Amino acid sequence: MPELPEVEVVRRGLARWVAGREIAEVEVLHPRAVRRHLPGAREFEARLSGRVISSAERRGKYLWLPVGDDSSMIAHLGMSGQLLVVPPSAPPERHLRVRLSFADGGPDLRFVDQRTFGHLMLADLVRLPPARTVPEPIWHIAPDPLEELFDDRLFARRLRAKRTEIKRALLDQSLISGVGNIYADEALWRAKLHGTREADSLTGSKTAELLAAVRDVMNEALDQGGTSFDSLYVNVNGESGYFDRSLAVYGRKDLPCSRCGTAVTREPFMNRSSYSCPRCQPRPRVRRPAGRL
DNA sequence: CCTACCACCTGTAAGC
DNA sequence: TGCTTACAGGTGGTAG
Repeated sequence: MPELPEVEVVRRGLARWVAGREIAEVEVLHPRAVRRHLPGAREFEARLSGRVISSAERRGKYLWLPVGDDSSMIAHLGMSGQLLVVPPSAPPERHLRVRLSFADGGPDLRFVDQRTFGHLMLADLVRLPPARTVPEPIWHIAPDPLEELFDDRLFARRLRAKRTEIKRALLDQSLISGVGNIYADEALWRAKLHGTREADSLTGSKTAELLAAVRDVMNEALDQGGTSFDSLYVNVNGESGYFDRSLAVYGRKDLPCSRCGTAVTREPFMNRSSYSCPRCQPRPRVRRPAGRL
């Protein structure tokens, strides 16, 4: 579901509404929500109670709330997860999985997740060079393109070393984080690249153009409060963003490309879809078989 | 080592 | 109306 812009919208809400508050009580209502927290649900509840949330952090699609010492609560929204700030008196949501109440008696923080692909867990922070502290379970996630320390040249080098298609590479969270199916398609359209183009066939300048397109589309989406097609993708107050109105190709099968008017096509991709303009983003010639010089 | 693919879930919409 | 199928914003584990 939510990609970097939607997750960042949630992070901002958490920074505003829960940072600085002391957790009173934690209730895990569905075991799958904390399945990656190996010590178990009861330990998760006990260890968070009484802790003070100091801030709200994000890398790519991962969020975390540092709580005292060197640990933090990690949250990943998966395909349908929501973190909502609601009054304690509000009736339980249909897919409420975890509820955190606060010592100040103010609004709860609730983790609601229809498909249960999302999860929460507690983990220790590790210091990674150069100068970024992230929770240990997500050390393998690459910096995201809106982070200060994202290394454009390193990204270009690693991207062009890959023996795979460009869209697969964009979705590889250990290469560049935060990009999902929507923004991959939108960035490829902006850069006039077909997703099946081999990553190692891109020139340095085309790589830079693609990275700029990723940043542009994400920043524009952020300005609109993110993308939501339905009530599944919302900020902490349950409100949807408006970027779906600005999408050029994603979800626009048979509608005209806003650049050339050609009908957008949809192709199956990994049990999902890829959308592109057949004229602006011509499918590359089939590549020579690998190996053999 | 690297890349490709599927399982993990619930809900909605479309097709018959 | 009801049944079946396709599809939905992600990713960890594992087969090759």
